[in-house]
Amino acid sequence: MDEGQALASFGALSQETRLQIVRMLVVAGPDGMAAGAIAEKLDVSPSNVSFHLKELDRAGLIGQQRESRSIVYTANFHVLGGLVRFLMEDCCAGHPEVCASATQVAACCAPAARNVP
Amino acid sequence: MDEGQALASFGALSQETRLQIVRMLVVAGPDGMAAGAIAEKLDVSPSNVSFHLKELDRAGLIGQQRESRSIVYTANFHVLGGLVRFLMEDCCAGHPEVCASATQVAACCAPAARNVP
DNA sequence: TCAACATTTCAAGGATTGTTGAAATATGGA
DNA sequence: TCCATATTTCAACAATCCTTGAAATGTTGA
Repeated sequence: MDEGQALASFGALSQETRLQIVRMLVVAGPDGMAAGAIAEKLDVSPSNVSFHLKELDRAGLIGQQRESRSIVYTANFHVLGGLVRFLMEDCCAGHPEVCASATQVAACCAPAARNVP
Repeated sequence: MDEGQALASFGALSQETRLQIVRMLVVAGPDGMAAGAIAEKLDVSPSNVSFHLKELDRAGLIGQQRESRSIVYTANFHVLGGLVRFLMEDCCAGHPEVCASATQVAACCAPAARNVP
């Protein structure tokens, strides 16, 4: 991820509704959620949620796919991971102590990274 | 870091000049940089850089300290690390593969996290 | 104290972003 | 085909953010 993409990602995540959408889609996983379901759960108008979904899509943070009448959105884990990486590389430059806590988080959800069976 | 703080951090980092300031300060380390030096290196007017520094300060991403005539700014590694952690916890929810790449980055700059002497 | 330096504050203006509701588009079933 | 559902698009307006340059603040040394 280059600086321009990071900038776009930060901009996309800097709005409350959009951050909530991303968090919901991350929890939803690969199945994703339909635009209407997102709007209902967040109590936001369909047109407003559509506006924010387009914004997140432009930043590459989510993807979309028509499924019958609905349009189902999913989090783009690859880009999300790239953003973590960008932030870590930037804040790690000579500052290992920052990464240490990140490593702890990683260890707790990525068993493959540790020797825990 | 709570959602509100993350929102503020993302907003602060979503502006080119501010992102560049943070990256410079991270590289500068604990010594930090004076406002004037930042302005000169980024070729931005003093008043403009001051505006952005205030914004970054409000988000807690940087700290400041008067040093004689200059005001020296430093990156807040604690908050930066908290942001990485926030992003990781969000995007790790059930998705270990994202954290795996982050772990690699961490390993390369945090020797303590691995068994490399 | 005065002058020079380093930085911030302020007001004004322009640019971008977010919200709203109405109308348009696309899909599936009766 | 017609209707209901799901979503997007559009225009208008409001709100926020960024930039600029001039003036104010704080600091140091002569």
